[in-house]
Formats: sequence, C-alpha cells, structure tokens
Amino acid sequence: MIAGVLVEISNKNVDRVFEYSVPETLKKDIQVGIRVLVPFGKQTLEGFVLEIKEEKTTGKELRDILNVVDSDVVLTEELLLLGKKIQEKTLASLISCYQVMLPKALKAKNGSKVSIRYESFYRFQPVPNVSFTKKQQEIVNYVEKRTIVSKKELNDFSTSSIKSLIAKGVLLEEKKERYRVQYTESSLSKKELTEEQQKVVSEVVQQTQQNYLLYGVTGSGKTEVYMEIIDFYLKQGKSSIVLVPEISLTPQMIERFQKRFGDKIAAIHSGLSDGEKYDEWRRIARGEVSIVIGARSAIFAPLKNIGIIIIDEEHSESYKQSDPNPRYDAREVAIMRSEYHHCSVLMGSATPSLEAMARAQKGVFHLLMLPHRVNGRSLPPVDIIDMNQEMKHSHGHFSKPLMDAIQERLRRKEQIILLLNRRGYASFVTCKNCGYTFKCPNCDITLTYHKSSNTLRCHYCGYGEKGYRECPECKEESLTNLGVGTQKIEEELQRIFQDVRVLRMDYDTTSRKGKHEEIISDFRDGKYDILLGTQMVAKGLDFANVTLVGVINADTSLNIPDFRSSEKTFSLLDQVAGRSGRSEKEGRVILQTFNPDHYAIALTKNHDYMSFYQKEMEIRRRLKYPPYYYLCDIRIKGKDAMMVFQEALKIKKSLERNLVNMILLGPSNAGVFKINNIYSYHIILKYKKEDSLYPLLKKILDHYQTNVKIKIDIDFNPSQML
DNA sequence: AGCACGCCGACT
DNA sequence: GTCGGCGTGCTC
Repeated sequence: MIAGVLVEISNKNVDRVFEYSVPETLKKDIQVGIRVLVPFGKQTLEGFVLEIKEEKTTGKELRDILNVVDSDVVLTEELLLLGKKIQEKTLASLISCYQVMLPKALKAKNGSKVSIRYESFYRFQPVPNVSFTKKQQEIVNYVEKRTIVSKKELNDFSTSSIKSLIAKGVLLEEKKERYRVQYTESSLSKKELTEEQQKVVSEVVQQTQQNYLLYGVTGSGKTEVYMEIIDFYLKQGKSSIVLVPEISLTPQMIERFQKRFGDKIAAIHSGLSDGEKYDEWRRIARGEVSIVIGARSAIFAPLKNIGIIIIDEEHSESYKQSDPNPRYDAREVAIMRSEYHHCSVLMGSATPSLEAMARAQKGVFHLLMLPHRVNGRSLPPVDIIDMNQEMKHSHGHFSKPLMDAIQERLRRKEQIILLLNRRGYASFVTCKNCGYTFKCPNCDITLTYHKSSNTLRCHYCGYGEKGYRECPECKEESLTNLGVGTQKIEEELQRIFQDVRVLRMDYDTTSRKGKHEEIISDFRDGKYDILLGTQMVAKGLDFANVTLVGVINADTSLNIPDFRSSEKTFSLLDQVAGRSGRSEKEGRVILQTFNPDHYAIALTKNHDYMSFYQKEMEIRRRLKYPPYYYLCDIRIKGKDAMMVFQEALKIKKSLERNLVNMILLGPSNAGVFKINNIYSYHIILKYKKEDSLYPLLKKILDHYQTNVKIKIDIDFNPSQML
C-alpha cells in the first residue's frame, strides 16, 4: 500500500505528491484526505494523503508514513477537488489552497497549542454487596436517579467521597468532548413575509440549480428571505452556507439566525478564538450543524448535502482574498461548490457589483428584485450639500443644513449616524513653513496623527512614533494637521453641541474584543445621541430611532486611484443612507461633498442604482475595464528597486512576445511604492480571452521561484489596484 | 522550508 | 593553508 502525500511546505519546488509506503499497523487508518506525519529529508512534516495506490511511480526507495495526525478525514473528496480547481484559477501552491480551507488550529505550526476540550461525566453502575457512608449514599442516590451526571454537577459533594465510589466501581468515569461555543435552543422568531418577499422565496426554492442575483433596496428584508429559504432546505434535510462580510457579521446578525435555528447553526467570525473556531469546524465536519454563517473563508465549511449558498452584500470586496495566496474569490468558489452539490447560489445586494448585474442582464444570473422597504416607507430623501458654496460663508466641517438637522434630532431625542471615512485625528501632519510631511520610514505613506495617544501612526504597517511640537526639518513650531479624521470630528461635535453624547466607532475603538458589540448595544439603548464612524457604521446596522444620516465628506473614497472608486462610493453612500428611517419614524440623509455633480454622488439622491449602473458600465466599456475585460495584476517585489524594475521590464517583454489580444500596462510603481522596505512594481493585463496566458504565467512563476531577490505575486481580478 | 554540497575571499 | 560566505539542488 502506497500513499501519495502533499507536505505542508508552501513552496513550488515541493508542491507535489511524494510517495510513502504505509506500514501494516497504519493500514486501517490511512484514507484519502487524512493528515499524516512523514519523514521529509531531515525533517518530520505533516501532510495530506491525496491518493492511495498499490504501485509506486518513482524508482526511488520509499520511506514509511510515521503516523496519522487525527483520526478523521479533514479534507473530503469534494474539498480535495475544489482545492485543485482553486489552484488552477489562482496559480497559488496546491498546499496553500488546502490550508485556507481549514481552521488555523489544523495547521502544523498551531496544531499543538489547540486541543480538544473534555468534560468528565460519572455513570452509575450497580455493584452487589457494597456499603456506603452517609455522604456516599447521597451521591449514589443523586447519580442513580439521573444515570449520568457531569463532574460539575457533583461540585457540592466532596471529591474524596467521589473518589472512593470510583474505587468501589459504583461510579464510572467517562470523558466527553465539550465544545467551547454553546448555542441555546431556537425561540422561533419568524416574521410574516410580505408578498414581494414570499415571491422571491418561492422562485428560489422552485429551481434546483440556478444562480440568482437578488437586488433588494436597503431595508427590504433580505435577511428574512434568506432565513425562509434556508428553512425550506433544512426541512428537506439539506444544509446551507451564508456568507456575510466580516464587517456586517455582528452579534446581532448571528443572534437573528440563532433565534430561528438554534443549535443547528455554526457561526464563524473573528471574535472566536482559534480553539472555538476549531470546535465549530468539528461540529460542521461531523454533520451536527446544518447552517454555517461566516465571512469569506466560511465558503469552505465541510458541509455535506448543501441545498443553498447565500452571499449577502454580494458587492463587498471582502469576498476576494487579496493578501496571502491563494487569492481566491469566495463568490467563484460558491459557484464551484454549487456545481458539485447541484444546488443554487443566491447573491443579494442593494448595490450589486457591476460584474453581477452585468451577468444578470445577460441572463447568466437570474435577477430577482425587492424594490420596496418592508415597513412600507419609501427610501429616505437625500440632500446633497455643495461644500464649495458652504465654505464661502462658514468654516469647520459642518454645513448649515447638517448642523440644523443635527440640532433638530437632538431636540426631538432622535438619533444620528455620521459617516467619515477616515479614522484618526488628521489625515497627515505637515509643516506650514517648509512643507515637510511626516512619512513612515518603512512604507511610502504619510503618517496619521492620533490625538488620544499623541502619536503618529502608519496605517499600513502599524509603525508609530511620538508626536512632535516642532518641525524636524526647519525646527519651526509650524506643524499643522491637514485633512480630518473621526477623532477630530468628535471634538468638533462636542464643541458645537453642548452636552452631546458622541460614540465613536472605527478601527481604533473596536479592535478590542467585544467592543464592537458594546458600542452597538450602547447606541441602541439610547446612551448616546450620535454614532460617528468609518465604513463600519454604513453596513447592515438597524436602529429604529435613527432618523438622520450625515456624510461629512462624500468624496474621500472617490479620490482613491482605483477604477472601482465610483462604484465603491455609490455603494457606500447608498448603504449608509439606508440606515436612516428604518422603523416608524421618517428618515433623512444629508451628504456633504465638493463634487455635487459627480454621477456617483448625484445619483444617490434618488437611490438610482440602475442609472448608476448604466453610466458606469459605459465608462468601463470605454476604458476597457471589468466587466468588459478581465484584469490581471502582476506584482514584482524586492528590496533593490532598480533590480526589481529591470526584472519587471523583462517580464513585460516576455508577455508582449508571447501573447496577442492583450493590453499591457506598466511596469509602474505600485500605489504604495514601498511597504516595509520592499519595493513593488505592477504590470496590469487587460484581456477578454487568452488561452496561453495561464501556461505563460506559470512559466514565469517557475522561473522566479529560485530567485530569492525577486518575488512575484499574481492577482486575477484584483479587488483593489492600489 | 530546511539542509547539504560546493566553490571563492580574509584570517588564526 | 582553513573558516565561512551564500548560490544550487534535493527531499518520496
């Protein structure tokens, strides 16, 4: 018996099957998809068994598998196939494609730290001819009545009496696994669906395998629709995956599912420890769970017999993994899995991505709509304030209409959400005298001033230094803050509106565990008047008493040099506008902007997604961007900028020689040219169809594999092009 | 990823 | 003469 093993080293040179012989003692344990321990050169490594066969294919002498790592299969047949597909799509190493599917606890370096938790139980066993002391008799009575009790339940009794009962054989000790996350029973909180919602549900459950795009305005009750569909499949004995962007995966969101489905759900979110994630994963793998809710990586949940995959906020860029390999797109993986399970994929959004809407228009996705809010109200009216005009007769960051509107809500004891898409105090610090700006020594990026800690911090690498009084260049005390962040706006609010209670929600105030939840419940309980924050306040929150949403500066995301900046701006503004007037009270939205005529801003006035879609599509077509063209971003990185550029040029030449029907751009400096002292250049490819692209890129990757000075990263359909 | 092998510069 | 730099190649 021979096993083909893929070892846990993410390196192209060893990213293939190595053959091992299976010793007699392990034959019964070895299966495809199991983890094993193998000798590899001088090292001992963990790896996955990918195949089992009778004959070896190499002429070399085989070594023995040392042991199995866990008793169960960790990669099902489906996931093994899926990993190969992802490798083909992303050109990442195969081992990395398998590693992303598994919780951190199952990776070699971390595995030893996280273990299965056990709980002790005692079972009663009648033994003839034994006598008990008074204390012992009490315990015996207690346990006999219940047949089995946990150690915890016997806390009131002394351990010595328990021990002697064990010695007598009257109590049998048993250890059972205990999951770290506990769910309560469902309390069946089912809402009556509107006719519109019901229609969507029936359409989806009618078909067995179809991809749907659900375009539903904010507040149209998409989540309720999802739950009803999940319930339908649950009753058929089928399971479901619900993907939600990490930022929207709040305790409130999870609670809604938990209330309806009880302990049939597993929720995987960043608030869980590695051990908790491991337990959730095991519950899923063992078939104890039917519904998995989580962010991007939950698409790999080892569920069997999937009935529906739901992707909420389909337009969210968080579904595309952009940082480490493999750079997969959870939306694509969802479709791959649906093909295996012959099930449907339902993607929902109030502002669908252009890619998804274009597919819906072409009939590739089936388009479903929820054009009305469930509360019967129309979407809140949006006022666009031209800050160019406002700045003529006022200063500060608040226009007169916004100030008046805030004042009025405060008087009426209603609540306000303010969006400012930038954390910190000021965007950067500069010297009025000589023009010096503070930059990160490791990254090519300006530092942001944080007043509470009096530090300058880099939002890329986390570098921090103490704030200065004088300019390090010209020694003048003429430093000034340019731009504005959440901290500074908070201060300004306190100054303008006496006794206003402002709650700030951004990366800095939510990074501690549980803080996010605390902020939301404090605001809901009315402990604060204004919730001021970054993007976080735009997504999915539902507060009945919020009747005003204000956007301090609608332009910040518009100025990012990315072809998707208009789309992101429209989507963000429309989402945040949707936070207003979600209950009985009528809502209102005020957007402050220096570009009132820009279509991405002007069209939010009437929540006119379809006009935005058409306008933006026309621009994408003209500029040859997605969804008309595919994009591929090749990043060439290294410590020696000149050398990196030379190699980038070589790569471009080779691409030019070998590919036709391809638009090649670059090499150009990456948006942030230097990060952590590594320089990077980009080559951008635009193409409609290019069969020879993948083999050629593989060759290039292979060629640079051995070069330690140059690192190549390839990102297909990058979510951002900074 | 490690680790060994191998071929050129400055040292007890 | 040799100790050690890191380029190259291999791991079933």
